[in-house]
Amino acid sequence: MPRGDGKGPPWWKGKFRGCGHRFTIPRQAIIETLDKTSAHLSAEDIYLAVHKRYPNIGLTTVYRTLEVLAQMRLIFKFDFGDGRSRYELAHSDSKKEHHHHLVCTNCNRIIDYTDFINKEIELLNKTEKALSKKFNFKISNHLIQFYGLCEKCSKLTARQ
Amino acid sequence: MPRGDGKGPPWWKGKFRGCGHRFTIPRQAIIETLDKTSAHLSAEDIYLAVHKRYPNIGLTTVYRTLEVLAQMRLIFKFDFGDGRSRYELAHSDSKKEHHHHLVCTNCNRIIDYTDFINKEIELLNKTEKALSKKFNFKISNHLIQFYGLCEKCSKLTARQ
DNA sequence: CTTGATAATGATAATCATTATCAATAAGGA
DNA sequence: TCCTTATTGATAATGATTATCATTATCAAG
Ligand SMILES: [Mn+2]
Ligand SMILES: [Mn+2]
Ligand SMILES: [Zn+2]
Ligand SMILES: [Zn+2]
Repeated sequence: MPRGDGKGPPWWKGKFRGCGHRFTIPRQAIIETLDKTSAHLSAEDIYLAVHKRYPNIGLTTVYRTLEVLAQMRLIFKFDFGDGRSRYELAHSDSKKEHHHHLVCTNCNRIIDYTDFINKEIELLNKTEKALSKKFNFKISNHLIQFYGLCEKCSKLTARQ
Repeated sequence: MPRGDGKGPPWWKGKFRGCGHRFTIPRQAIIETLDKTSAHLSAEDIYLAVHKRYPNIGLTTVYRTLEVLAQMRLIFKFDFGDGRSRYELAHSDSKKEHHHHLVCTNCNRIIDYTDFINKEIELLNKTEKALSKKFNFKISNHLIQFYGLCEKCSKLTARQ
């Protein structure tokens, strides 16, 4: 499993070519940005990050690339309720594991959690199988989020 | 439990007053619209429905009322990925039960399901409790959605 | 290593859902 | 009934995302 070992093409180049897409500087830069962080970046966040090294890459290209990446299933697109979409590498063979999210409805902090993921996944698989059969629905993905107040915000709220 | 039995104020009037809000025709009309359907209406859908009986109620009022209703937890607000928010009565004491959603990523059909809800809820409760403790996070709500292709769309896709 | 077809880009304008303004109206306690 | 003020609605503004279109760059073929 080839990873960024300093030389040679990055592992995702093959992915691109395999899907009939060209591999370009902007796409490379955008994936690298997502790969370097564990945050949940918006299109503009990515644009600004990429802009530091490549000031001529446009926001439009960021949006278009994100769409391609999502359709290739290399990234996930989330709506956490703050009015803009946020993106996260689906990581394939990187260090990140599949996880779900806690979303603070006050400050919009996002917490990744992997605890209990195994039991969740187990139940999800059963549920997916049964739902697929019952509704003739081909499930390809799921979304689980918990909403509430993060530690900081619940303290603030209590203080009022 | 007072319901729409033809006379007397509807059950939600008290809810409104109890939260310090006035009870108005637009708010009444908007809740009634949501109560009459099992669909997942957008703000504009609601505006158009309400507009038939009350042509002078504006879209702005619909948005504002939906915000109040959501904050009162009388409705849920969803993002199914079609670029507009969709709303659903939280049902309190009506016929609808708590349910989760299947979302067709091709035609945007939404399927409510209640199957396995019990096992899901059971696991969710455990998970919520453990996550609350671990992250000091006050969980007040959860979101579960499965994405994929509905029966019709998977047939169409296969045919291509 | 060129070349050429065309996928990809980027500057710009357009879209469209949602919000902000603000004067006019109406709910409901006194 | 009266008065305070929450609510409304017409309108403009906002802001994220998408469409256009001329220009550029990728990469398969020669
Ligand atoms: Mn995450
Ligand atoms: Mn539903
Ligand atoms: Zn918070
Ligand atoms: Zn479908």
